[in-house]
Amino acid sequence: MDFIKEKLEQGEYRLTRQRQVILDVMQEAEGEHLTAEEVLLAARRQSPRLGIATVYRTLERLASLGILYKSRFDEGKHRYEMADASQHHHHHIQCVGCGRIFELAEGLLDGIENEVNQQGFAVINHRLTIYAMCPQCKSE
Amino acid sequence: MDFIKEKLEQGEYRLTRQRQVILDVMQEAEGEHLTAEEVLLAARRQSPRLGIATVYRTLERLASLGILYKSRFDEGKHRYEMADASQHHHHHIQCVGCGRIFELAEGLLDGIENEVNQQGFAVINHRLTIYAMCPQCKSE
DNA sequence: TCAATAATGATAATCATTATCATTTTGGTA
DNA sequence: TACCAAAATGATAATGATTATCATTATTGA
Ligand SMILES: [Mn+2]
Ligand SMILES: [Mn+2]
Ligand SMILES: [Zn+2]
Ligand SMILES: [Zn+2]
Repeated sequence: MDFIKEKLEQGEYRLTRQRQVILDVMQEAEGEHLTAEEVLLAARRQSPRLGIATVYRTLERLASLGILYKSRFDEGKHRYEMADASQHHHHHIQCVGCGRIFELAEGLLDGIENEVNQQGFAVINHRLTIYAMCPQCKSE
Repeated sequence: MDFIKEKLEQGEYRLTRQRQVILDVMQEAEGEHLTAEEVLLAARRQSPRLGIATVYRTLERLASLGILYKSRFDEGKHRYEMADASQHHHHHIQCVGCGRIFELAEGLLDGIENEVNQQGFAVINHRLTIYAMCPQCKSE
């Protein structure tokens, strides 16, 4: 939590009330992947005058600082979650039955990454989403 | 080429002039990944009155028949290419330098897929994009 | 305290895609 | 061959997420 404040202060980035509220929302949404609209809804309980533009600006900024992790599934919008300090990037399984999103451990793609580097590329990042039926949906 | 006509005819799907032109464009764009707008531009050389709505409808239809393969990179729009009959799905490397898109062999993810199935899921599909510097951009 | 700068929020603009609907084309049928 | 119903087309409006604009407000440091 405090590494966040550090990052914020390093980056000449003021921790305003609005930003604090948005951060709180994100931290309380453990395990969820929220859209900007969903963040707005939740944040307005603390800060009713909050505008959607500020939410977009803040989420974008926090993501570029590595504090949030931004993903997009097969919808027209982005989703955000707290970035665990340890994992550079991680991947998801989206259930095609119930739509729920599950986490996938990091490092699964190291082999592939190596192979691609061998071919002369320099891998910088990658994004993987697996579409599956989750155990529960499977058994129905 | 002819498996396309089969599929089209099976699916009570008329091969109109517009659709033929769009297919031609896609087949001539070997190795490219085109947006709807780009398809429209090219197709209008053969069929100047072609409308964008028809392009969207046709691309969508052909993709759902498995004739085209639809992807989205870190842009706000989709890109289409002919689906090679053999490969169910394939993956891409996008160069963060020049933006070019390279193909990645299929089957790389079979290991991961098995692992996820082991955990009780039933994997249906997956999407992977690797971001890297391509050999040329790397050497500059 | 004051001026410079940053942040906010309302709202307009953007842009890809989808929906609507009147018109045209097609394929079968009498 | 003439006609009808269904399918397809194209112009255009609508949608929805995101970004840009800009006047107002808040914060900072001298
Ligand atoms: Mn996640
Ligand atoms: Mn491809
Ligand atoms: Zn499920
Ligand atoms: Zn390159």
